[in-house]
Amino acid sequence: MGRLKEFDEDKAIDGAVDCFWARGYEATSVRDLAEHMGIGGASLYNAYGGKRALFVTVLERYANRSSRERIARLEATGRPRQAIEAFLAEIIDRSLKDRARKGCLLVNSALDVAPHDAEIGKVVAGYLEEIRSFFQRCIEAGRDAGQIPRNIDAVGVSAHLLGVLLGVRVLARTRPDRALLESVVRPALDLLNRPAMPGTRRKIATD
Amino acid sequence: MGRLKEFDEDKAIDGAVDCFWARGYEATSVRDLAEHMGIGGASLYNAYGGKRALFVTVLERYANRSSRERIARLEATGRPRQAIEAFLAEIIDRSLKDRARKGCLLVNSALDVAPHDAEIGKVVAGYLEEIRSFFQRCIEAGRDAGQIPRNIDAVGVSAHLLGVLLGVRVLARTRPDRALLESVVRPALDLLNRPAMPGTRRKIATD
DNA sequence: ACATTTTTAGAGCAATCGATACAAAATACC
DNA sequence: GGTATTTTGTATCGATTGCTCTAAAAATGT
Repeated sequence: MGRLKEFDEDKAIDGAVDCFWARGYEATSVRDLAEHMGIGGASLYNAYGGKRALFVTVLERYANRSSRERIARLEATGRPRQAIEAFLAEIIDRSLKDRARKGCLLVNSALDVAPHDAEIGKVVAGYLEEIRSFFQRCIEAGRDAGQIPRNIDAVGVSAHLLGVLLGVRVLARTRPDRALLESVVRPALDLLNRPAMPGTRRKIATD
Repeated sequence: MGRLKEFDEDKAIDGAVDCFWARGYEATSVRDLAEHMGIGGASLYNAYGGKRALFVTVLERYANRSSRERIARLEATGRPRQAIEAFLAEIIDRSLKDRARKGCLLVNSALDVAPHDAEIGKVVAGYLEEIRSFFQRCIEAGRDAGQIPRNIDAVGVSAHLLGVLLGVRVLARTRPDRALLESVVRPALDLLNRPAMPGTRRKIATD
């Protein structure tokens, strides 16, 4: 029943992602959105409800296409420790290739809109938690595979890795320098290669 | 000479800090600013030039009152490793007490306005570099004092600490949970308490 | 007292904001 | 073909944006 949609919904949402990603939520106008989505303002409100509702849709599209895709792809390799390393390496590469300085839409949203909008805040927190639990699964699998020391705390270190990841994405916005970003990450990766016994005096093997 | 200013310049700038801090650059209107500064719109433009120029002034005030104050205070204690620990602990405490979820103005600006404004980007990058170099000085001083293992790379680990710090501030915006934030920080602090390279003969610090 | 300089309040500028009203156009079902 | 339903383009709503203009008010210098 009714007239058919004339625009490509996938391309429209991708256009909306580009808009919000490049300019941020507040700075993006409905007219900007409509233009980059290839539709009129009326169609935008008819199909997506409005700016805020569209933003939630955009967040999910972004999460599916970036972090969830990466998690699924790396986890499927069956090499847990290398998956963590590759995840962080890809983020650094993405940040350095990002000439427009758009950063990560989830991180941008976590600071820009999440604190002022409880619902969006929960959505963003959920996506970040997915990344942390990916790290946790990798650590646990790596322990079982003998790749990662048994005595490291999977929950705690996964939070550490998430924090380091977020730090990289923030720092890259003002200082996209490979040496700097790799320095941020390196100690976290070293942690996975050698035992950590905080507060315990331990002997070091001599060579 | 002409007519004297009738408003308190310090209170006015503090009001502007509160505005930009709570709402972000774009979402803060000149009328909001003027109201919270206790002045009229004309006085704002007369005294500070406009919204953007005022924001640069606000950034400097914020940096002086928060990170620079903290760096000076902790560095003056003469206990480098504890200074690093206290810095991160204070950030966690601040993040948890921050009911309004304002976060850190410098971090917010690094994502919100810095990528779209080269001058402000350099200003923000400079303030972040001040924090990193504080960490570096602490590490070097701690090494000399025997508090911190000699074989850790002061420049690299200072970047790691800055990254962890930024990660904490981002994560706290959507998930202000003490256990989570302390997990982010803990491995970085452990790094300062024990050797980083397996197979290297060295002493364990026991302070 | 007078001229000069600066600050102040208030009105108002063009532009843009998110959102909506309305009717023409396009489809499906009968 | 007729009717119902949805999408579309256009025009526009009131509100708000950053900013400026004007003129009165308040200070100093002579």
